[in-house]
Amino acid sequence: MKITEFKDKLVLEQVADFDVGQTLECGQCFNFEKLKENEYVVLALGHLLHIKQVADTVTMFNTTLDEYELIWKNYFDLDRDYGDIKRTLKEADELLVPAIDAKWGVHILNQEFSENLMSFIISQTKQITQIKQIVRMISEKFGEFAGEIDGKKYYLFPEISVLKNMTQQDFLDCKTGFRAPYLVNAAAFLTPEMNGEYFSSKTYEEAKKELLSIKGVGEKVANCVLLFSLGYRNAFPVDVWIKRTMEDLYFHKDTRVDIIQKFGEERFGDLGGYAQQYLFYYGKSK
DNA sequence: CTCCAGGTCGTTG
DNA sequence: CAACGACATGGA
Repeated sequence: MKITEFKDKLVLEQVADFDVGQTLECGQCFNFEKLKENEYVVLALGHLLHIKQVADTVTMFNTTLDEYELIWKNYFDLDRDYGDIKRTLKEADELLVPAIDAKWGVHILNQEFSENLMSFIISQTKQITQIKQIVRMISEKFGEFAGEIDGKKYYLFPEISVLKNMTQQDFLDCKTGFRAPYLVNAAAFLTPEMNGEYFSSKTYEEAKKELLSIKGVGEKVANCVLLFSLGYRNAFPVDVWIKRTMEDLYFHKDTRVDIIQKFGEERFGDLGGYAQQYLFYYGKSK
């Protein structure tokens, strides 16, 4: 990969195994907006990014090499060899080949913990378009202004200190419905020093146990957070789509989610999170 | 109009 | 334990 810094943008050439659209649209994050084909506005980690991809060239507007090194390289997980991950998974399990080939450009993002936790509590029995609407509304009403692109204003997801001051009614006003008390619980659980580092010394089991102590966070949400913001790439969240897709591919009958989860963890091991995301996105797109 | 959405909780067999 | 309904809202 070759990186060139211009006055107002950063250009990454020969980017392998990465597609901005697939990575953002695969259902792991919600605070972004599509402008055109493979061109997006992304709000993450306290920053706003205008990003565009054509073939294997990625352009990041209004950013610098410093900000890239500090924020976006890690956020988009661009230092990791996805070619190697995909090869290993495909060799281990030929049933994954169609999913990986179809969703070849997905990267697992490294998101901010508090936003990711709140977003996936919101996600329960909601369609992705609705989750995005709710996250957007919370950001516009309670988050900080992040910048303007093409005359449109964008807002960050609220910081922990703001979330902790939000009432159940505040969350209800943002159409979160029966999840509102869960969100209040989760905000109360958060502390300002709870970033990724807070969990980095913990094992997967320890971190999961702590997340499950929040009323409103179950196995599925906990595993999403462990995977998408805490770096536990062995986490294997099982939702309705993974259930359907894996019943179809592996079980050929109605199967309980806890059995599917255990199966996924044992079959894919440290690469479980990647396998899950290829299968989820592939199964949902069919 | 009916069905269902990246679930979780409390209750009931 | 395992199964089941309630929960709030709105897209398809």
